[in-house]
Amino acid sequence: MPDGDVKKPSRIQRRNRGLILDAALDVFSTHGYRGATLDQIAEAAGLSKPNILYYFDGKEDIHVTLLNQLLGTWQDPLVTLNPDGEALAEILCYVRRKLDMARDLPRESRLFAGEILRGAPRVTPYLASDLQPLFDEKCAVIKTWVDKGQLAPVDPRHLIFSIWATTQHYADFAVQVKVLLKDDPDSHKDAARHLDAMFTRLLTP
Amino acid sequence: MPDGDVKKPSRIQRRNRGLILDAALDVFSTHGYRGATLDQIAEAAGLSKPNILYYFDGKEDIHVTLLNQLLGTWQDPLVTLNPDGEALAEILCYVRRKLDMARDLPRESRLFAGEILRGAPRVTPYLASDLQPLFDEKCAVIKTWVDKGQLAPVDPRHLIFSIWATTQHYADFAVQVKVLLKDDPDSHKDAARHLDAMFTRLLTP
DNA sequence: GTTAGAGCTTACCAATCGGTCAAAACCGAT
DNA sequence: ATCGGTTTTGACCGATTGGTAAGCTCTAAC
Repeated sequence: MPDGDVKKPSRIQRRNRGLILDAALDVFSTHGYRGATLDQIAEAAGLSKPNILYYFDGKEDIHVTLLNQLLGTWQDPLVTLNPDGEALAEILCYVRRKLDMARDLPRESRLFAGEILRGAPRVTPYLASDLQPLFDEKCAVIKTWVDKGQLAPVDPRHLIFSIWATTQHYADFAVQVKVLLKDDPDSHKDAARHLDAMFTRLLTP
Repeated sequence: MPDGDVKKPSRIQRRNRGLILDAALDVFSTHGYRGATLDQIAEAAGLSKPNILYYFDGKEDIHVTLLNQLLGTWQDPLVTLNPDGEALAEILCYVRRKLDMARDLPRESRLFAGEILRGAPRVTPYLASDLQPLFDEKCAVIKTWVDKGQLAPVDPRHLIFSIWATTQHYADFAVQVKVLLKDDPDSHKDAARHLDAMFTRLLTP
């Protein structure tokens, strides 16, 4: 058959698939894949379970759809790290973007974290084929900055890990942060200042 | 009744309870509470499912036993942070201890992370009643160090978060780290050097 | 070696899991 | 109004879940 049997989705299709994915993001990000149930997703989406299965081929289909959506946006900030920009400013901008993502997309962060936490059964291929080259490329960029004296000597690999860890911490450990900071409404701004200062001090030659 | 109806556990009791808890740590840390099954734990422990339930009151009992064991050892490095020691050395020693724990007790780290990740349903009381006071106390200690000029100005709360995040990252995201570093056998030493340099630069007045 | 109790297993249970199916309800174009 | 296709539902299925009942086996103290 000629590959053109893809109908454009109807209005209802778009709405309900969106509802399901949003509900599934809630459920998967807080219970993990095995801990989540179709009934929970159905209830969160305001639809019946068989109706969920009308729009998706099954639990796994929903999960991989969610992950595929996520992985693109997740590596985007690293992609846009500009080799031709000013070294320190580029790094600090990257930190800031990651921190804002932790605030604005905490569910996505937790979904990814939970997936890695349990051994990344479904994202290991992505890690090896997509993230790995991107990681190596940006490590090389940072290394040239260091070699040119624009940044203080630093291991690019562990620098990136530190950026990921410190920023995503505010999404993945949000409950703990919230308790220990007693719901301080300025916590995001304080965190931004702290990380800015930390990486500035680390990287200023 | 006089409170002394606690028999000392037999040799077999100690051995099998230990086997079960070790197996359960494996299973819970990689699948989360809801994702783990008693059959998995039983198989990993080399015992039958009903036999598991002979030693524990149920799935939840195993889980809380594991968490109670964990929480003590988890806050221990922070407890031993010595207010009378030399400021920077104390912090760096704390970082080093946390990093070594990430290497030596990755399952415990992932168990805790997974619990926080899903909203900490079973550890929120601990966070509020035990960790919170300890956190405030050590924040105060760091603040006095800053005030006395022994450390560069820093937000103690976010400093501690950064230490937790960067060290635990190597346990919780071990799969990703392993892929991106191509199984580099020196990764632990490199991480130690990097974190040492980072926090030294951040905190040296 | 006997025996009382600790340890263990087989068989089973109700509840919940992901998923199916046929029929009903709905919708938009005519 | 009607008709064809889309959407939705209630009833149901086999597999798996956490947990139980009852009896068998082994161990340790005498």
